[in-house]
Amino acid sequence: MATGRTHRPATRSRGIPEATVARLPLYLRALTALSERSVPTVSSEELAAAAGVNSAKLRKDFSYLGSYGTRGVGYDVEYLVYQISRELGLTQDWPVVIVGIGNLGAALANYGGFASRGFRVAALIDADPAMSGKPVAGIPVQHTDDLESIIAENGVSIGVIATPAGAAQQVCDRLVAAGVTSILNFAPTVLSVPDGVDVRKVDLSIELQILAFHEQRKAGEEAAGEPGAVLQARKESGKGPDGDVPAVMPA
Amino acid sequence: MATGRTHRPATRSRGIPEATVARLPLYLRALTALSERSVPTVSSEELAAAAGVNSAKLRKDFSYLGSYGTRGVGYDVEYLVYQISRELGLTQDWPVVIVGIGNLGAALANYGGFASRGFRVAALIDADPAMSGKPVAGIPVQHTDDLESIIAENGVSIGVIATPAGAAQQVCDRLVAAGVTSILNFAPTVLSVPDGVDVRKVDLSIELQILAFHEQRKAGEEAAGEPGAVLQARKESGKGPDGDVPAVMPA
DNA sequence: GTTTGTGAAATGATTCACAGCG
DNA sequence: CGCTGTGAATCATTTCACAAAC
Repeated sequence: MATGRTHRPATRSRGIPEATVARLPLYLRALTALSERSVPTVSSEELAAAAGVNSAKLRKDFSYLGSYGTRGVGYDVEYLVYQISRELGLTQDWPVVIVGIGNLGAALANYGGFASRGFRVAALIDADPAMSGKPVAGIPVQHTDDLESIIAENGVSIGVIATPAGAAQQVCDRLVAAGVTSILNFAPTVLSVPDGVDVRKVDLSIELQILAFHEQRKAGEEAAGEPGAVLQARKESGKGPDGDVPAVMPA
Repeated sequence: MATGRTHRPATRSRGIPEATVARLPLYLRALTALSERSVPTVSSEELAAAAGVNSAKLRKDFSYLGSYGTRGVGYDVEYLVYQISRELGLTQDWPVVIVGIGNLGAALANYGGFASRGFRVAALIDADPAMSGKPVAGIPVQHTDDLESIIAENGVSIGVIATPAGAAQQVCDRLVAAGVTSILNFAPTVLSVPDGVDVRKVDLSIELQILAFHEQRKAGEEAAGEPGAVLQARKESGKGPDGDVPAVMPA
């Protein structure tokens, strides 16, 4: 270990903080909704409320992209939609494969939001021969044997793993070997990947466990806690919900 | 806004950092695997590798829980499993309701990892009368009309929302009014909740968009980038994958 | 008057590096 | 010795607060 020391003065073209990147999709969603209602401009305050963050954070986030607002007025909705889309790379569309067409994989394939912005389900892959050819969400399932050629033929660089935990690492290795460089992992396992491959994970039981932790604390405080008041009022946060941070990782 | 100022000297019993809380489930999973293989002890180095973090971080994380290791030896696997489970509130079991039994809701209901540790699907709720009574994952779906009584009768404090975006806020409001104080939201919307309620969100399209951002950067660097070398080697990180941070928020 | 854009301060998280314990 | 536990240093993110732009 300790390969890359504190070095790396390079590769810093226009470093947008990871935390900011993770919020851009949120802004984009709020802006898209405004756009559909033909709202021409928004203030940082309004948009922040719609996205569930605070306005100072939003302005700072946008400042990394450039100066796209007008003082005294706000931001042009359409223009911002375009700028953020471009920044996120959504002006092109990304072919995606889903591997593991069980309950979850099928649900993902059917998920509308997939196609909505910049993503296209290029193929569904499953190891069960009985599934082969069966259409799910209108797309015929293909067999794992053909994984490499499917990736190659469709120019896929993003893969979604929805297999059981036991198969995930193996599938991941094959995806990476075939040229996939971004993986969204729904299997409850830690994937190891070579440098240059990004992995993000979505894990139901982890989320529930984090909620349970807080839930337990609430129960504890209710009983013990400060003698006097308190009952709600946890942490600050001006109003709406807030925060959120990424989980990427260059591996 | 600006209600809770910088005040709040109280309520700080034993503040475990949020980032640490988010990693405890990861450690727990790795430890459980070791436990099943009857491994008696692990070093921070080994466990860190299994959990995909670095060992300094892991030791620091554990230091917030107490001194559960033995210098020169490592950590007792069983003991740590117990301590972390207790810390996360998994020694009791949490009844959970899932609202919205479409493709995704059904997939969640069928998800094994649910029951595995501390969670129990107490009820499935859907607005479609045609679904009522139909069993999913062996549990009969109940109608939204009965939401309040279902929550009350089962003492549910954790709710999972898997409805379409349009229905999510309304469902959320009813859950909260009925006594739910932790929500896991799969609908692509920002939920607003009163103080004291935690919301975590899982959003497929946000994750994909973040991946697309990085994917685009890779493509860009390949073409432009530094004149000389570079091709892989992004960011540092000693070896394995790393990082990850939470998204809770007391609201 | 309003609202952006941003330095500077404050807070939080990670990493270093090593003393101290078994 | 080996490995934990932890202060101190570094790095990242958020928040403040206000000058500049409209």
